[in-house]
Amino acid sequence: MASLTDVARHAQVSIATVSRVINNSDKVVPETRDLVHKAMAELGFKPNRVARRLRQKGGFRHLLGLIIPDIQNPFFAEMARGVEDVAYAHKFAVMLCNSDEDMKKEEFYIDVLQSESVDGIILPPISERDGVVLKLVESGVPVVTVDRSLAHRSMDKVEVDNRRGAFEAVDHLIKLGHRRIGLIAGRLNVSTSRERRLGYDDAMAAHKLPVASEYIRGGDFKQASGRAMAEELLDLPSPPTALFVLNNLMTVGALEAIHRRKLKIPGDIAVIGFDDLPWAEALDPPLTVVRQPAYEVGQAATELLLKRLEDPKRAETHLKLLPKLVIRNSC
Amino acid sequence: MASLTDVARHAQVSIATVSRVINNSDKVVPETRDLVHKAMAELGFKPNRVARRLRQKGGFRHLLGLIIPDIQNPFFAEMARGVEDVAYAHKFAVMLCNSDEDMKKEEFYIDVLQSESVDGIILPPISERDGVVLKLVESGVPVVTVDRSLAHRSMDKVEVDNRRGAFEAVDHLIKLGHRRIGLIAGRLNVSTSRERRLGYDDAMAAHKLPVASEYIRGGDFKQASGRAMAEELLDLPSPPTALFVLNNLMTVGALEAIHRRKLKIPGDIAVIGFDDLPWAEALDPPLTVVRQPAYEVGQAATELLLKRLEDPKRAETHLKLLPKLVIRNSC
DNA sequence: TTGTACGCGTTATCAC
DNA sequence: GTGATAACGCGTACAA
Repeated sequence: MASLTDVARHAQVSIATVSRVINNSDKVVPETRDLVHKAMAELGFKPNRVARRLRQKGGFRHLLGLIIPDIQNPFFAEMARGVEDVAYAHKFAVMLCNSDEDMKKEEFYIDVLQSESVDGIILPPISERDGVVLKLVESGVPVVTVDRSLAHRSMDKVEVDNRRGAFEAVDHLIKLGHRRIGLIAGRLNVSTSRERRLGYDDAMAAHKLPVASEYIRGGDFKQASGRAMAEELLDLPSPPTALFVLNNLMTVGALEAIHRRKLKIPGDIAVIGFDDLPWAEALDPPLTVVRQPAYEVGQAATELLLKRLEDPKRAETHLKLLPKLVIRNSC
Repeated sequence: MASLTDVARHAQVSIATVSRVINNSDKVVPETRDLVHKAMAELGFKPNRVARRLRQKGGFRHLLGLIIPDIQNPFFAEMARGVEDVAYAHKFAVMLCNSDEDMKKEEFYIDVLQSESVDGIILPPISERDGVVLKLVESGVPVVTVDRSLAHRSMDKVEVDNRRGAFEAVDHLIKLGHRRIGLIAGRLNVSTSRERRLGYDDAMAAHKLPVASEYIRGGDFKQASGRAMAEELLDLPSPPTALFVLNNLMTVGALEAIHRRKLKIPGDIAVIGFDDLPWAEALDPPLTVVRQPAYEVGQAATELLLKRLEDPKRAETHLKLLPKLVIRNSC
């Protein structure tokens, strides 16, 4: 791999000049400039990003970090695409890591990203009071939280109006005549889960309906727990007539439980899931969902981060995107 | 951020000693060792991976590159998890990139990974004669191809026995009595697509059935094309009684087309898809698929790459994992 | 066992 | 406009 020195020698100029050409400094006369370009082409020179990051003080390192809990979750996958596309458009690379909802892994990757001197990090904290993330923010690294947010700490963030999304879903179910509405929630120490839960309560209260705790179950955002919780609910002496499931993977699990019992949707049990799915239309019946603009969340977060890098002093931005109730045939 | 020098000063030793402690060289007496550890803890020292990679010639940089066509494709997402888990277990970080089946993007990311001096790269080439990947391999960077492979170039690779998987699926359909079997293929310049197509031909030949080209359509691995191709096939004067779709996303598209026409599965049309889906059980009817061991592919590839780093001279390994026909109720 | 000094490929700060 | 040269943080041959 040819280095700056090689190019300089080959072009009969100093390494400083070559460096200037790379960073298109204007302080270089067109002729030498072309000379250097020619040399670079002939040697197949590629600037070494590692050496560059090591030396560079100001300026961009053109590297972003993204830590998501689960790459296999379509919501996060879509969000990651949003991040990646914006980053790519600005010639930034992104290091994508999987925390697996595990603080140890999250800490490992945060360490890695910091010591890779990324320009900034985008992540959904594992919990509302995620100490690892808090420490990261305090350390001065530009951070944008996405989807979930941190309690008691203000920073750039992009969220979805979870409370409203949940309200609309439950409101819709109630208007359809449902009174016993099962709720399969996620971990309550995560902001999204807590807010969606509030939306459920709001809707029940708006219709002066009591919230029965036996209809509320807490899962862990994964498929297996959705299935288990759905089974618990369906086993109740007076089972719910509708299910509202607070994320996509758990919805899939709930669907499995329902099919296994040969229950008809929506006849025997109505279902609304939080998060849209690329294959929601391919389900029978097509699934009614609260659609989150996942791609846009990723895009917005990246744009926010890029702006923050551009101007570290700029005011904090809190974005709250709107979810949308997409009514199909499962309720 | 504290550096080696800071730690050395704080612990009253030389930077060489600190470096030895970090790399747990045995040539350091326990007392100084503890001294250094204490200093590191007090200063919150984290070794700088960038400087480390720049300096290190032999040895590992503990960074792998992974380029996949589409992170939103569950197959690649699962594979990525396999890669990530093995890497994490060995304390390697992974730079995950999306090529989007686009050679320009692939080239950009290969450049990035190379100039990040990753230890090695795992990727499915965009086509069988992917010049960018070929050049990468020639340059000496350890590469393992996964899923798809490169023509005319031998290297470490992990594949799935696509031909056999396709054979079993079509054989199954034929034994069920189907004669007009529609095939929705992917790009034919991709090894997997070509091999699956061969498996189709094999099965037809084994049963002395003619292959009618009107039943064969070429898509691009994406949902929209699966839907479009399915519609073309269903519009035929004598439409197929069964559909074999050569990847997951296209299968979803085909399902949409079928539902839109209110056709019954498997009564009106039987369906088998290549690639399992996490929600195949949640479909109605549950989808029969050729399941690829995606996670294991990722694992195996990473282990192969790690071994290659360990011993650059070792013989090339070609792994071919077995797919499995998972019969559910769509045929 | 420990310390000194050099170099990895680049950017930045000087001179000229 | 261009060229030396000193960093950046670390690993390591070599000296002590």
